[in-house]
Amino acid sequence: MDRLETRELAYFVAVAEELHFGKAAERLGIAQPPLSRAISRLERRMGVRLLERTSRRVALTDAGAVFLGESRQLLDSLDAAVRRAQRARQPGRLVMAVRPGSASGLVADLVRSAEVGSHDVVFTHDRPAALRDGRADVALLCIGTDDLTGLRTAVLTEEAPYALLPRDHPLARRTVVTVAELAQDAHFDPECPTVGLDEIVDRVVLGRLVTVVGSGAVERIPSEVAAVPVSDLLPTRLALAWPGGASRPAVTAFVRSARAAAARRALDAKGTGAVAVQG
Amino acid sequence: MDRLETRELAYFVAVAEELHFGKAAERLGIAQPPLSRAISRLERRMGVRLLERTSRRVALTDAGAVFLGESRQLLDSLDAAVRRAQRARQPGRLVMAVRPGSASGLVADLVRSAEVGSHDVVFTHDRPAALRDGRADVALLCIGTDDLTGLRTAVLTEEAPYALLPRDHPLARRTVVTVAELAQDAHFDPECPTVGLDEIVDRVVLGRLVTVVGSGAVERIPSEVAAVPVSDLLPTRLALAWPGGASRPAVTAFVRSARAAAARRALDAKGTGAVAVQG
DNA sequence: TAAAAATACTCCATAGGTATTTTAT
DNA sequence: ATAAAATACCTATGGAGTATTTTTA
Repeated sequence: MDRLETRELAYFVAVAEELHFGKAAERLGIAQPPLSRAISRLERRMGVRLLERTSRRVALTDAGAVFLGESRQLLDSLDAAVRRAQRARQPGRLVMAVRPGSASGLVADLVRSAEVGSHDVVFTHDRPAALRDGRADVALLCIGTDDLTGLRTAVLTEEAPYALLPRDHPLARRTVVTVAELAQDAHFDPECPTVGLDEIVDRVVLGRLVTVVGSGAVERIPSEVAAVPVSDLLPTRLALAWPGGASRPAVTAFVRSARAAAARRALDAKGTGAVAVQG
Repeated sequence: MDRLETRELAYFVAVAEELHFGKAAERLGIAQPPLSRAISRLERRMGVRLLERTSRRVALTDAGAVFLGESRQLLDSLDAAVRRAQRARQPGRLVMAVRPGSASGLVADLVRSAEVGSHDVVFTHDRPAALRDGRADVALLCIGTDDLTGLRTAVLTEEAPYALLPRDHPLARRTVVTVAELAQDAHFDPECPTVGLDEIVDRVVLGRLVTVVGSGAVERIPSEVAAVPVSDLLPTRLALAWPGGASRPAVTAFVRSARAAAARRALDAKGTGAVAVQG
């Protein structure tokens, strides 16, 4: 079996999405017969039926559904690969993606810890996507909240989990709460939405959201919102993330200096803190 | 810029590895001139110089080094995608990769927790690779030791870190040790080697290795080896991992049942244990 | 000057187009 | 009866081969 070409993947994705050879061909800017042939050749070479088709209906098989997801990801990765190579012309310069409103102590420390001014910072809510599509080289994100697909991570620090509640919520005056108690509230969302902290605060104030954030965010919330420690959740781990695969030396170096900066912070803050040796 | 074809990636990888157009062409089974042309067309379309070449020397540019890593990964992912689609003909049946010698309580629980007998188990040391190359659908591995590139994970449980030392080691009779103390030993390796537990034990007994493992392994080591708690390391997190990208329903279901099984274990063992809501 | 990459040209394999047939509703 | 996929056949783009030139250590 010789190697599949990306063109074949794109053709398959188009058909799988349209579930109609004619429409798919139109979208691809080719005629229908060559598309039919391309798909059947693809199936023959893979040895798997991807689409169940009659003259009236086109449907994905189980194998086809799997291959659709894989193909989409591969095509995206291909674009990202090109963008990263293009950006690598300035080998030492990195782009770091951070969440707007998170430029508190840790981020500032990180940027300063590397050579000052040599790196760029891009602010975005979807930091994992920025890494995947090649817009950024490193990002600061939360293990457990963010989608780590295809990323490597190095844990920098841990944050205790705090529930955010409206001031007048029955649990707002507790010294500690459990997930089970929070789950009583219809607006409880254990996965903190990936929007800005300001928006999260707004939604909590309006009584439309109860969620959990790391201790780092607590000092940035207004008095209308109560932050109560959650007893039965693992601490959130804040990690530096970068795309999987072969890393540029500059990335490796940045990760190293970030770990050092985080360790220094931990010592400054608590005297002694547990530090990950390898993440 | 029209889309790059996998053939072009394969060509580039060959040249980047051989650093010699003639040798690369031979390896690819084509003549040298078409290879030269393919590479320059690739560079033209990407708008980046990947190889610095004179008639005497071929070298990777920074962009080329980045693109080499990306290309290798893409080609591997392509093979994996095909294998997964081929295996998806039996949609409900999953393959789980586990480390030999780890079929203790947790793994047994997991397999039993799903429908009995409906899943396969493959034993391998390099579990992440088994996921990436499509041999397995899910795997049980350690966050911090294993390479999580391209994988999604769900933390099932935590294990306290224990140093493995020869019985006659100066630190062997301590009740607790620190990383700094362990690092005094020339054979200390903070990243536990990815070989079988039996081999690790052998190397420790022979005085050629000092390393750290999770508490789960402690009950499986012989009396020649001392296991001492490490005070300043974060607990190892044992996680279920599966390939990133679109997951099959069977994978999602298995992850859910695995979490439930792990939570049950935690309750059985300690009465109450902290449980991750989302990983 | 010698080894190796780039050019010039030629050829053919195969992607793609047009016309038609088959099939299921 | 009709919409849509498959098949048959033809065309032409561009990938690959051979011969040659250019380049640099």
